[in-house]
Amino acid sequence: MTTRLDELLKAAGEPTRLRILNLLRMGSICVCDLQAVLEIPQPTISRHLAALRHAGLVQDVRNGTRVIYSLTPASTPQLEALYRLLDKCCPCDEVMQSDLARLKEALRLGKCRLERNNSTDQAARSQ
Amino acid sequence: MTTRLDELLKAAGEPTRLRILNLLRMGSICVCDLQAVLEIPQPTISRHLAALRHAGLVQDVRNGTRVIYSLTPASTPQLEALYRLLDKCCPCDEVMQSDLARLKEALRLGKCRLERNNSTDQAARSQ
DNA sequence: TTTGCTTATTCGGCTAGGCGAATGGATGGC
DNA sequence: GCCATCCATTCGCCTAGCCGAATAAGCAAA
Repeated sequence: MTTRLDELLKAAGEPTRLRILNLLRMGSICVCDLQAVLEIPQPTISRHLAALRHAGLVQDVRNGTRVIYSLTPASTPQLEALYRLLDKCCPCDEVMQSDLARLKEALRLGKCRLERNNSTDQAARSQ
Repeated sequence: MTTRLDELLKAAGEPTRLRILNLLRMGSICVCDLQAVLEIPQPTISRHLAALRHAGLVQDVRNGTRVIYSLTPASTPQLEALYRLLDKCCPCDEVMQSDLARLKEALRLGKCRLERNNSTDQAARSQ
């Protein structure tokens, strides 16, 4: 875990990891659901999640056989600023928007489960 | 030049490039002055400036034998958000603060020259 | 044109980081 | 115990990226 700005930006400065962060802005999601939405091999997802965790951007909780990931609460100015950047920039990205669309469709079909996280999501931040 | 978020963050996610961006928040600075303040070899500075320029983060103007670099105006949501992140995070970084101290000392001694840039500096953004 | 100052690029070597495939490990149901 | 599911890690390979040293290129003054 680090709070250094360059490490944070480097961790976030990768396409797949940005897509993961974008999805986690909606709430807590387990690895297999991330895999289903992103349509990317599971080891790749796990590797990127490990990188994000190492940078202090995400945290995980075990729930039975699943591991649920979520954005870490914005406990530092760096994290808070980065989340605000994501709030502003993610809606501009077509790939991320289609990821969100697939996530919502999967939720609608009951194919995956999402737990809202009041401490890190965008809605809590903008009010 | 790109406006993709991951490219922006990757370009900014490097210690030396962050130090350069931090200095350029004060205004336009030429390469040799950056070199003097950062105490880093000139080819290294030029390489990182090229990376920042390729990412659309800085622009350059030739003035005689010198090339003056500055932050590009915040013309996109991505750039604007990144500049706000720097506004918030740079003051928390000890290395960047000591860079600023060395810059101010060099300015005081007349060892380098800085041209304020109203369109990209922090003062213009926070008012 | 020659000289000096400033900046950019190239080259070689090294490290970091990405991926696919396979494996290992943990958990829960039967 | 046995099996199925979910997740993490390792291995090998390849590419990208950083650096130091050297060189090239642009510009101005003499």
